Amino acid sequence: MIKDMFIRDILLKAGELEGSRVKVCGWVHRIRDLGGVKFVIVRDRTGFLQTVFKRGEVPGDVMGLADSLKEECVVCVDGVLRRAPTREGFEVLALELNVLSYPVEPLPLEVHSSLSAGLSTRLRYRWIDVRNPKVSAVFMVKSWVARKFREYYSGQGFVEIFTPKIVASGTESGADVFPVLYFDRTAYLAQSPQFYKQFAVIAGFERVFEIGPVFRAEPHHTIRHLNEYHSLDIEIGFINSFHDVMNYVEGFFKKLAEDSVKEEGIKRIMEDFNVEPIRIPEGGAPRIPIRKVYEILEEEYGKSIPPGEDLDSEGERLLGSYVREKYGSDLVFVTEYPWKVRPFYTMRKEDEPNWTYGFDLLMRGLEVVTGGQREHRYENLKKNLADKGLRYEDFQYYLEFFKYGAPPHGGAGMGLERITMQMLGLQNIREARLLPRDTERITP
RNA sequence: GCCGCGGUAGUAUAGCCUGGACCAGUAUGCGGGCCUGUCAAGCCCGUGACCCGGGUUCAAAUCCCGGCCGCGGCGCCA
Repeated sequence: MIKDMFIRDILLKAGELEGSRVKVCGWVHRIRDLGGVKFVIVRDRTGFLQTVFKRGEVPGDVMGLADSLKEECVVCVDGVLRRAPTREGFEVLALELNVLSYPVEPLPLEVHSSLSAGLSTRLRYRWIDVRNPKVSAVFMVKSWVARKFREYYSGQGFVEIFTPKIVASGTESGADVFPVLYFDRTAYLAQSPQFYKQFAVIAGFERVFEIGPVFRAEPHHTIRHLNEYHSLDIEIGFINSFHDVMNYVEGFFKKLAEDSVKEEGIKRIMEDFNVEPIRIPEGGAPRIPIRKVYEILEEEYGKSIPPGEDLDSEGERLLGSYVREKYGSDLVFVTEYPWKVRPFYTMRKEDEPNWTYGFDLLMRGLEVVTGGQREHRYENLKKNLADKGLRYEDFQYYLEFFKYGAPPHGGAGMGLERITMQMLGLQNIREARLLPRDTERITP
């Protein structure tokens, strides 16, 4: 390896490394050239470290090479670590300089101020944009959320599964899908792992989770939709009711809330983004049947939503601020969704078939999770399908899963980018995606 | 898909409403110069732009039409 230490590791060990030789490898962030002395701030994923080139203290040819540096050169600076009145408290007095790469033309974005560029320009030059620590921090948090998800559910006896993203059936929940040419047939990109996680429960794994991409062919123009995003999916067998599913979802969010104030790195990023820790009340997030939500919106805000309809985004925002004030909660489960707006595999209430055991979880006024209890009884599934006007033949392979022993089960899908966005208060979901795919954008 | 707003140097913006003094201002970047402790380093010089096409007018960055692109609202959803 050319590089042996991240900048943060050098700084963490600075006490013992002081006075000895260290090697700083990374990108040239800033150059402050005072003539006889030149300050070159080197940046890597973990931080900044100032290197100093001083005429008289560094060999002449090294000084000459230092004169050729530009921002975003890739360098390794070898020198002596010493205390200095910099932000880090230390600097490296350079003795050797290795320039690994020069920009071949002026940069289209300045890393230190890339956030002031338009999002479209930033995404066009995303690999430069993300060098800005405030931008990469989003992906550190996203990576952390995914890791917590994996850790939490693994710890609860869930098995991680990996299901196909090229699928045969066109649609399952009404979302539009992308067709792909599959040899001489048309296949589709999966809009969710729904059928296959149920498959895995029925196949005897009982509790499963998956982190994988999903694809939605909706031509939306909003700050909260992507045509490709990552879904955190769980599916659980042997549940008593959809409250068991909500308990498992809530457990994960509690873990996020607790660990995000315990773990220094994430805590610092959230402070840097000027966002509050996630608030969940002692007794858990409120669970409010949607029919009650209609009443709340009507009484508190004079907003009427016809019973049996889904909440619109304004309704979600209003409910978000309502539960924040009333319950001190950033999360709220909206339960018992109307059958009309839920997919055919959702279990309906026994006594009220127009309502279901389906729920959504809103985080700070935005839907981040959808879940529910699934219909596991073969005959009921066939009936549900018919009630939705769907054709048995189109779902035959799926229905067969339920013929030979299927436990009561339920699950949920969580939007990784939406959770990241709501945790950090991002203005646009594209910021939570390294390379967003939207209606217009398929490069880089 | 429907609707609204926008497009000025590499980047970010001023100017547009009320056409002329704008061969387009500012910051940053870039090129050159000075400077041995900067930390948004500073100072001096230079460089570089009105999305495309058509129209109105003596005169268009500015007004009108079309196209392309960008941003957002709604719907749908995570």
